[in-house]
Amino acid sequence: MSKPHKSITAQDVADHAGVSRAVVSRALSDKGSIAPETKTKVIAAARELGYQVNFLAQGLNRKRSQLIGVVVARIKDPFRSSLLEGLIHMIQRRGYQALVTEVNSDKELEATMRQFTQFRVSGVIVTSGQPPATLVNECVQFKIPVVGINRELDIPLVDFVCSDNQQGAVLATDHFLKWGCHRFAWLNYAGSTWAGVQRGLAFEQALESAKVGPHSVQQVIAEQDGYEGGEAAALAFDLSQGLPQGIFCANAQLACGFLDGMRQRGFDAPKDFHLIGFDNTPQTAQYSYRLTTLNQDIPALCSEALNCLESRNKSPNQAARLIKVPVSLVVRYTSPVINLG
Amino acid sequence: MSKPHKSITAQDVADHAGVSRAVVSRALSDKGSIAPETKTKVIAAARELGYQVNFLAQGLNRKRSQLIGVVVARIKDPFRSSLLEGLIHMIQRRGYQALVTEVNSDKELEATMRQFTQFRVSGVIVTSGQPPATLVNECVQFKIPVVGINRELDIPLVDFVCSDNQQGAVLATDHFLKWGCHRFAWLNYAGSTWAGVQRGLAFEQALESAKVGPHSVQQVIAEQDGYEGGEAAALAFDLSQGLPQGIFCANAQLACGFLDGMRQRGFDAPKDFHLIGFDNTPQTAQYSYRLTTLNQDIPALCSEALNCLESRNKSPNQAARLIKVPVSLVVRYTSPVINLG
DNA sequence: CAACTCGATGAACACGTGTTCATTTATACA
DNA sequence: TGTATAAATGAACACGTGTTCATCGAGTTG
Repeated sequence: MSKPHKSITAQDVADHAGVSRAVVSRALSDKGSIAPETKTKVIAAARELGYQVNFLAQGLNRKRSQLIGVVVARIKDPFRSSLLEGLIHMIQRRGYQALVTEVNSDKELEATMRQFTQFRVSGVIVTSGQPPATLVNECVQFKIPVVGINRELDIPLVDFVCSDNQQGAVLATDHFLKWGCHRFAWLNYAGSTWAGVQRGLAFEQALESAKVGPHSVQQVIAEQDGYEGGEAAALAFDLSQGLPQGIFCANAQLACGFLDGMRQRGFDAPKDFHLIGFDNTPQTAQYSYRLTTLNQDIPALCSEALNCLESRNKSPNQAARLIKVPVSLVVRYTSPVINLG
Repeated sequence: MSKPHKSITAQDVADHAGVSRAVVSRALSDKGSIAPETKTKVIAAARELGYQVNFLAQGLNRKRSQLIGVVVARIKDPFRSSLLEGLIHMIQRRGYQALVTEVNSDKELEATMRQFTQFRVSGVIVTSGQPPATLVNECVQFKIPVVGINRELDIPLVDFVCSDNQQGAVLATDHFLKWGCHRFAWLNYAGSTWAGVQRGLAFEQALESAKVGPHSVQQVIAEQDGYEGGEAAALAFDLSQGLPQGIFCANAQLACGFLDGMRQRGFDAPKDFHLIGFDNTPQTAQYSYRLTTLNQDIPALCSEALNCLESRNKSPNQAARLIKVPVSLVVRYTSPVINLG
């Protein structure tokens, strides 16, 4: 029991079934020709001995492991954890395993992606940071597909899957206008993600298309991301011009924080302003917020990302794809009803 | 450029440095004896060629990869995502890589742990579900250390790291009594985690030690976990006896939901009752909740878990350890101040 | 100067699998 | 019956690394 437990190999199965090791490999992989009865015999032997293939040896031989590298940052952020959950779920569902690394700087990202190549991963999914060109080239040379989520960059042979920020901005703008808003604000944080910046530009553009002049749009840049950033932005908000009626937030955390910050100053939505945030996180649905949000279709994002990886695995040199996933407006109260009693 | 890119091996470095491949291995691994000047020469050659070791081959040879398997469930839950973030951070910090799998049933857990052994992981961290005995034995035979977080079971050779639920219950009870509470409620959900059940028992015991009779404690079991479960429990709460003054929740999500549910019925904390929940998630700190919570020391939990793995790697047959990590009471308003203006 | 010790080095093996290639066996057809 | 064809099988190689063992040379001691 305390002996090193010689692990059983394909050779053991071969001996037990009275065939050669090559036959075992064929019986279990459905590759090559094999007699049906020997196949069942080998499978029975494998099951009896509890044989399981050594993934390291398999990967070494195939020059490819069944791992998929996932790059994330700030996992505890609600949207990112939902996305990560969806990715891991989809990765397992398709027969891979998720090698997850958290990075907080581009330097870490570089070291991380190097380790991915050392594990001969079948693909890399980047949800945070900008993949450095040198490492991407390394992956490309190893024929390792790379896909980015919620960002679009012009990198040869790298695909991107992205929620449709333009569509989201139009949906939000139309909703604001339906409510009769004519003054607006855009809330983001300094050093925002690529997606955040894009949403801001799309919002400007959507307002412009609706003949709303740029002087009617107030830009608010919080000092930091997340709930705390939004709250601080609300507390520091310049009210000398009054409150804009339509406020659009780059993400849900900022929106929740902004709302709570405004409540501390005696304002609330929708009584005093209207609020729409990106990312339909669970918290936005809760009674204390009931925020109108733009829902990102996480299952679709994950599914498309893996489609890209598998597609590029088959034909590595196809042109880079950019897949936009539609978003949908989830209309809620955009404000809680508090202290009913 | 589109050619398969022959990856560079230790043999290439050896040729380039004019030595044998064995010397390369010694130069890079600091194992065995080697002349200092040849070592620097080899390292220079390796750097020049951009050599990086193939982890699959290395793992195959060593019978051990530098992967650590992590079993989680429902990642998007705030506390679990925080824990996962801490684990991944610590795993990377100690030179390993995180192989993350999500499981929702014990059957999935079994398949998952089997895959871990196939990858020859250096350790397994289980944060969800009960490790099945057969698989644990398999890991033990492969000399793969297994550690569980936030559960304690009597499994030979398996270590556990757990927040001190007893201490937490005592802290909460003392706080309740200081406020003058004399009727209490315990909120959990049906099919709770091991930790949740344990917290309930500890709460009972702490009240008993404080001479509070069991008839003064109301057991509330929500039909499901999370915010929705807590909210539904509050909406269905039997008020014929009035509200208990001290309500203790198995986790933060339940507590937030319960609070919002009570608000919908016109009650609020701390005006009408006092509320303490386990898990100091970010949301509990927000203005709309400001919940008094028991903080789990996530960095300590993660650090201790990896200590267990490394320790058992050195001496695999040492007695199973049970490490309790202290919790701390974070006193907040246990109720928001709303609509100040 | 001879014998001995010790540090450095390279050849060879082991890890466990997938796949190619040659060989053997069974089948079909003239 | 003899031959051509196809299917089934096993031997051998490749994947890239760590480690053991024998060898070799230099330095030390008597």
